[in-house]
Amino acid sequence: MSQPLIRPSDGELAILRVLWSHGLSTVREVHDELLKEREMGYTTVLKLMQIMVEKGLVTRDESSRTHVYQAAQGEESTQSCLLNDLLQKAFEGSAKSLVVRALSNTKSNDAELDEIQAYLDLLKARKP
Amino acid sequence: MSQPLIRPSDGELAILRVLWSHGLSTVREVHDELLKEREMGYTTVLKLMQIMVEKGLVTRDESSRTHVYQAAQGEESTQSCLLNDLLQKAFEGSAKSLVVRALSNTKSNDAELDEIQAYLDLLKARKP
DNA sequence: GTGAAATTACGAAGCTCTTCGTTGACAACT
DNA sequence: AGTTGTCAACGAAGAGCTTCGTAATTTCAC
Repeated sequence: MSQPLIRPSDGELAILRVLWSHGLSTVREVHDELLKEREMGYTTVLKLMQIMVEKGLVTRDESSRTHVYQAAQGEESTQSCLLNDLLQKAFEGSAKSLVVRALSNTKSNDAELDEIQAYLDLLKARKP
Repeated sequence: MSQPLIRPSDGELAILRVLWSHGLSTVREVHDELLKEREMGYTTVLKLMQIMVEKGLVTRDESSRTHVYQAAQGEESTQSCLLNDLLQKAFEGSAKSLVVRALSNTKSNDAELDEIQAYLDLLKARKP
C-alpha cells in the first residue's frame, strides 16, 4: 500500500509546495503563487505539471476544460523521502549526525528547542 | 574567508565521500573505492573529477604524472550546505520540522538519542 | 455568430549530469 | 629500441530538467 515514492526535482518540489498548502489548484493558480517567489512563464509551469502527471507526482481532474491538479503524495512522505536520500548520500546513514548538524546550522529559538525536546522525550519514553 | 560553497551533485558527492575518508587520492584510488559500491568506468570517474576541479570542488596536484586530488571544502560545510538547501525547499525553513521528521524516520537507538539529548542540552544552556 | 481571452498541447532548445570510447603521452620493462 | 601498460585529455552521446514559443482548442462577451 506504499506508493513508489518519487523523489521530485527542485522545480517539481516548488509546485508540490503550492499544492500542499492550497489543495486542489489549476495551473494558473499555481503559476500565480510561484510568481511571488520568482519570474517564470505560464507554459513553463504547465509543462512541468504535465510531466508530473506522467510521473505520478500529481493527479489531474480533466472533466472541466481547466484541469484541476492535486498532489499525489503527502508532504510528510516526500520530506521523509528527500531526507532519507540525503541521509544516505551525505551522512553515511547516521541520523544523529544529520540532526546535530541541522541544529548547529540554524539558530533555533527556545520554543522550537522545547518542541524538539518534547518529541525526544516521547521517543525515549517509548523505549523503556 | 568563506568560499562560495558549491552544492555537489550526487556523483560528485560520492567522490567527495571517498576523498574525505581517504584524504589525498589518485583517480585510480577513488575509482577502486567506488567500485565497491557500484559498477562504473575509470574514465567516468576521471571526467567527473576533472569537472570538479573546474568547479572548485576539489584541488589537484599535477606535479607528478598521476595527479593527486583533494577535497576543497570540508565534509561539515558541505553537509550544512545540502541541509540548508533541503530546509528551504522542503521544510519552509523550519529546522524543527526537519529534525522531527528525521527523528521519526529512522529508528535511532538509545545511545544516539542520548547524544542528541546532550547536544540539545548544550544549546539550551547557551541560551539562559 | 464573431472576436478576444484563456487554456491545453506540442515541440524544440539549452543546460547539467553522467557515461564511456578513443587518442595521445608517458613510463617501465626486456 | 620496442612493447606493454597506465594515465590524462578530449569529444560525444544520452538522459533528465527547465524554459518558452507557437499552434490548436475551448470559452466567454458582445
